[in-house]
Amino acid sequence: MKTVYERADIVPLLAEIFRELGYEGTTLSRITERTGIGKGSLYHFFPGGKEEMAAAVLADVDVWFERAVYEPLRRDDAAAAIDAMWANVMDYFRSGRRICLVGAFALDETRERFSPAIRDYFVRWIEALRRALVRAGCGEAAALAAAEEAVSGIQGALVLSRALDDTDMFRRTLDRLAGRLAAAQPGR
Amino acid sequence: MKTVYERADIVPLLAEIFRELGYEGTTLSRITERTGIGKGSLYHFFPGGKEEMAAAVLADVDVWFERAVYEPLRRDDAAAAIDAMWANVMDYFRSGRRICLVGAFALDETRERFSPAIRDYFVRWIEALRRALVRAGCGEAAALAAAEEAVSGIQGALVLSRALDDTDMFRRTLDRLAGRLAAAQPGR
DNA sequence: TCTGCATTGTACTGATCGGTACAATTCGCA
DNA sequence: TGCGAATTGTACCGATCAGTACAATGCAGA
Repeated sequence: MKTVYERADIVPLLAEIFRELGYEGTTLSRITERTGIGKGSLYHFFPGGKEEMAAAVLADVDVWFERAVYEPLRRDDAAAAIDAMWANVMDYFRSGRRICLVGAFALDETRERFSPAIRDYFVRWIEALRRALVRAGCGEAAALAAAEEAVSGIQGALVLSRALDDTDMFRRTLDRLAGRLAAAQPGR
Repeated sequence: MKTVYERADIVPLLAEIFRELGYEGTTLSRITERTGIGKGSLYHFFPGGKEEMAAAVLADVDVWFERAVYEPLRRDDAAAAIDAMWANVMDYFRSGRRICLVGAFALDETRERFSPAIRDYFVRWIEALRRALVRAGCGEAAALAAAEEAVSGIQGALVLSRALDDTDMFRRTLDRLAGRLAAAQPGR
């Protein structure tokens, strides 16, 4: 028996494993164990090994956020895009049961391997949100502060809701953050 | 030549290593490499190996927060203790250059090993802060929300300031969080 | 100074790590 | 159907992993 994969099918599987085990905790044998994909396939699609796998996952995450969050924030009606952002974030992180891989990589020495990608992810999120807030009538300084607060607040909610194993606290915190962002937009 | 250590001297060294490398990324050889402490000593003081070392570090962290933060929040004048908390947190996390080990452990599967300690750390922090806010005249529901927001916000600031490699953003965020907490206390 | 115990350096174990090599298999296309 | 390229399973590599064993060393109290 021989199962045939495509690279695009493997990346999301790798993403979940890196999320749960972290970069150092993810080993090739545990990947095989959880997915059934052998070393032959893994090194065929990712000749650079574990580092290339993690890079591919980060790129995939980036594509998703670009399409589902950053782009709409830049393009669509500001208030609507911001509402959609909160809904998407809530779904994407599964009410706090799923963590942010980029945030997790930022915490330990894994950051050194991927620091441009990690930085970019957050810079672009904050910048897209900031500009949406400005378009919604928010002042420049207030918009930056509100955007930073929202993005930072999401990361904190992920850490805390996981530590407390409490998805309600994730929802509560996101609701509060959404309220603050709404309050920063004049006339909402 | 033979250097003699005490257990109490080793724990803080281990703490920094676990912080930087994470639980899985911390290996005995890297501990020896960074501290000069050999396996003989490590297994003499921590017969349970790496897991016992990490547990000892978590216990040490807990003691520090209990003494420097939770206790004063429960005992001292509420407003003064809260001010002291912000100053202590800023110092302890070195303006965002040092991460929260407990928060980092909460993110990946390491949580499963230490979940009671991780949960306790945050539960007690939030509860001590909540009660201080109530003593300061804050309503029950508002006090809980404000306490959660502060503790969660600190974790988010650690993630984001590290991702952006920006200590100023840590300071800015903590200032904003402190301001929100002050606003939650009537007559400040 | 001597003795007994705490502490440490070193050498070792079996398991697992990331990574390589390559033959066998399967697939797309003619 | 048959051929060449893409894909995969398996055996293997040296390095490193956590952990063990134990003799050598240093120290505190007699």
